[in-house]
Parts: sequence; C-alpha cells; structure tokens
Amino acid sequence: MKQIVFDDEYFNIVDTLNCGQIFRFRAFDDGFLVFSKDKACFLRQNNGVISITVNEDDENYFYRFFDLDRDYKKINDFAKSDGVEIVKKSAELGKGIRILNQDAEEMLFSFVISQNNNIPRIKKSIEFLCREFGRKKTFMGVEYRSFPTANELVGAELSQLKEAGLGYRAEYISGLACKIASGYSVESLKNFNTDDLRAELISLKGIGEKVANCVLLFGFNRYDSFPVDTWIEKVYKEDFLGEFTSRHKITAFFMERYKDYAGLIQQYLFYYKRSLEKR
DNA sequence: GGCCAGGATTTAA
DNA sequence: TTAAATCATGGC
Repeated sequence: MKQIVFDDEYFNIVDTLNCGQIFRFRAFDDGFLVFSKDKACFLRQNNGVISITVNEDDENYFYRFFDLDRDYKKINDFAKSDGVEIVKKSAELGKGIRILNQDAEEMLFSFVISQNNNIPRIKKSIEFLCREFGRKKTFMGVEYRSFPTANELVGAELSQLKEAGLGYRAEYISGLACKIASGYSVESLKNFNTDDLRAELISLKGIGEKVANCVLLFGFNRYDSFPVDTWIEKVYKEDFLGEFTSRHKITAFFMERYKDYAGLIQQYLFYYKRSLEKR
C-alpha cells in the first residue's frame, strides 16, 4: 500500500464524486472507495489534506486519474471572473471539483448507458454489469468487481444485458463490445486530435454529440469539449438567455466562449444547476 | 398517468 | 439542413 497526499484547496472528494462524471464509488470507513477499470483506491479528506491509498503498482495510474498535475486555481479564478452570475457561483460551489482521467473504454460503455437516463439508474446498471460480468477483486479487505472488458461483455446474451435495466441501450452495448472485442482499438484513438476523435466517436452506434463530448472529457482528457445535456440546456436558456434551440449550436456557443477551459466550467455548471433543483 | 432523466436514431419535411 | 416520432425503464 502507498499513500498519495494532496492539498485539498482545489480537491473536494464529495463534489468530485457526485458531479456526474463517475458512477463507481462507495462510502467506506471515514472516506470513499473509488473504482476504475480493475483497480481501486481509498480516499479520505481531513485537516486540509486529501490522502489517497493505492496499491504500490497503481500509484502512477491514480496520480493521473485525479488529475494532480493540473493548475485548477487558474481555471477556477477565470470562471469566477466571468460576467454571468451562475458561472461565478458555480465556480465557488464547485471549486473542489476535479475532472477525472478515467479509462476510455469504461467511459464509452458508461456514457452509452447514460443517454436519456438518470444518474441513480446509470449507477445501478453499471453495478449490475460489474457484478455479473466483471472479475472478483479485493482491496483493503473489501470485495469488489472490475469493470467488464469488451471480451467479457461480448459473451453476454442480450436478455442478460436487459436484466441490467439497459432497455433499448442493451443493443448499443452489445454492438460496441462486439466491435472492440473483434479488434477495434480504443487505445489508438488517443492519438487523434479532438475534432477527429469526436467525429470517430459519433460514428459509433449509440454515441451522439453529447455522449462523445463526455467521453472526450472524462475518458480522453480533452478539456476542450462541452457536453450539453438537459441541465446545461436549462443553464443556457435560463441563465444565459440564449436563443439557439439545437444542442449542437449550444455546444458551439460555450466552446467558443470557454475554449480550453470548457470542460471544467461545464462540470461547474452542471453540478450547480442540478444541486439547485434536486432538493 | 404524464413527465423527466448527463439522448440517439430514423424518417420526414 | 432542421423537426418530430420512437426508443425502455423507474422515480416522482
């Protein structure tokens, strides 16, 4: 076991886990277990310090996973200086949000499931897939399951997938698993520039512009992407008083405005808007 | 019982 | 090029 220690001024565990970018974590002891791919780590926050407990071999993976090299102060300050009130407020509330560098393949499957769905249900479906098709692992004495590989998913019957509550998305998951298992390399996509990669992702069945932007942001570490979902659409209409109706144009509007900072500011806005109307 | 959720696809205009 | 219909599922 090894510990990564990090100042918590721009790292809040609860906000980072609950802002809708990650679906696999659970409260444990005085912190949280977080799962990615076949790996796990344990996060705690006290006395102004985040401590991340990892297996020796996973230190580099989770250092990158939690985006520990990025200057969050710079982006947060920029957002707080924005002329639109909700951007300032969301940056204050979301100051501790970090964009996680998650596994690209896991993000592909996860965000295909996310379409026209809600976060609690997405979590349940993913938990089911891990429990049913992932491998059994233990970390700090706790049992968990790895996220199933494409090879593990491709063996599943459609009827099995539907037990996960995937609905019509089951066919997308099955198709994607089949494509990857038969040689399509997600890894090699990392060499694409952002626009080419977005186009490539959209060409996959079950992935449109919004999901592609989520995968770009959370799975490929591309901050120059701005997913527009129902909440962001509300922000655009209610707080920016925008006139565009198509999500494509709304995305373009925010991309032009925030450029390389778009990804994090999008998370600020999503988390803030959703927290207002959820209770 | 209709509306909504981190929408995408297909078809029609 | 954009608009509307359709697609499961569960919580409210």
